[in-house]
Amino acid sequence: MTRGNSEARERIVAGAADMISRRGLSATSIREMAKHAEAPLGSTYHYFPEGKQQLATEAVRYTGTRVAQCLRRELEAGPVAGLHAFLALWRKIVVDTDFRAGCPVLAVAVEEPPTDELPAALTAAAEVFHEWESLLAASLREHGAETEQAAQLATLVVAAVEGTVALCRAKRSVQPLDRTAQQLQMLIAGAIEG
Amino acid sequence: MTRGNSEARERIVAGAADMISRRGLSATSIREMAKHAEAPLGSTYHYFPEGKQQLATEAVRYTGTRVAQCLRRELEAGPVAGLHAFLALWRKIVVDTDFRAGCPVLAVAVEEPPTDELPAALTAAAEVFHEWESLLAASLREHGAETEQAAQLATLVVAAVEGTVALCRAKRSVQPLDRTAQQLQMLIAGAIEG
DNA sequence: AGCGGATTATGACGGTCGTTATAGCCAGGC
DNA sequence: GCCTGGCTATAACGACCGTCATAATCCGCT
Repeated sequence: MTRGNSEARERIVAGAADMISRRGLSATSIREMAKHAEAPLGSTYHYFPEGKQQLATEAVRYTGTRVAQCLRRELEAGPVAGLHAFLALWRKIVVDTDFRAGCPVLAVAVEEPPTDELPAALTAAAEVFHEWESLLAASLREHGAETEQAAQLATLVVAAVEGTVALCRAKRSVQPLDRTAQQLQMLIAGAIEG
Repeated sequence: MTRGNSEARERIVAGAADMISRRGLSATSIREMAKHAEAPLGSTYHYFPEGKQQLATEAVRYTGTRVAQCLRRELEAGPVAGLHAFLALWRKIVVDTDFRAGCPVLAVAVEEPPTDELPAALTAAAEVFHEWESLLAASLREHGAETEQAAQLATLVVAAVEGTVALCRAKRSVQPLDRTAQQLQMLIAGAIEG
């Protein structure tokens, strides 16, 4: 893996994640990413010699890691607290951007792969989703949920929140997130007692 | 609203919905849509004089209506049957296309609107999501669910299924849909008795 | 001071984009 | 016959795309 160590590099990745979460992958050009990070175009190909594909992959992983860190931290107080943090995280993004931004991982996941082979960014998206689910499932098991039940609930939470963010963007309202939050909260609470 | 009545017109709309569900809106060009529908490029601007925006809007509404019809039909046998049909519908699309296609409504919903005004296609997406939720919620109420509970569950179902389809595409597996299906099924079944 | 590798500046390559204009086709009604 | 109006063919417009090559610049080290 080609890795420079400038701090401009991380600025580019973070900016790319932000732009992808707003416009989608193919609607975001490398020139715009560079400009958004106040970096010259040549720098992007210096830090990311494999081009747009590499940049997208790292943007997905960047977001994945940051969300996972937040999740890991908050899950120490239990699954309900973790769920609340997960919901609050996306709620803040949606509200702060006036319903313009969503999740870059989802954005990458919904673009068709070329016929021959699957792009690295898509694989990275799958790994990020898996990581988030694993964190939730582990916490659920630790609090008394059965293994299969924990896995199903974790998948439901990640999928529901991702989908709800998209609903909020379309409707330009946070009502879907509030409704989903209520239902998921009751579900999780019920799963760690019975 | 400008409306011709050729049958080639509908072919273009259906093809556009399919392509958008695979690649996303901005990655799908009008030239490709025309070619995919075996129609000349000039025809698209003849039938859809407002250009890509109009074509996207009609593609969203086309999918929305077709799914709503299926949902309405199956919901006559109750919310559980409706949920099953909804899940089966998306499962078939994902599997039949080898995880290449998803939901065009979601695809449109996750693209940033321009700063000044919001595009018609995004508004159409919001209306489609609302219609699907309304159908589910009405059926739940008819089978004994409280009004607020029905609305929350309907939102959760639509959001969870949309999100799960994206998860399936990333992971190239239907396991997420199977897990989500199990959880939603139990939830719905429980909500129409107690 | 001077060297060397990391970073940037600049410009170009072929290609595709959305959109428009214009001229041609070809059915059906007078 | 001919004309009208829906449809198509063809070409072009300026703009942007991902990517690459090359030369200039910077900066820490000896």
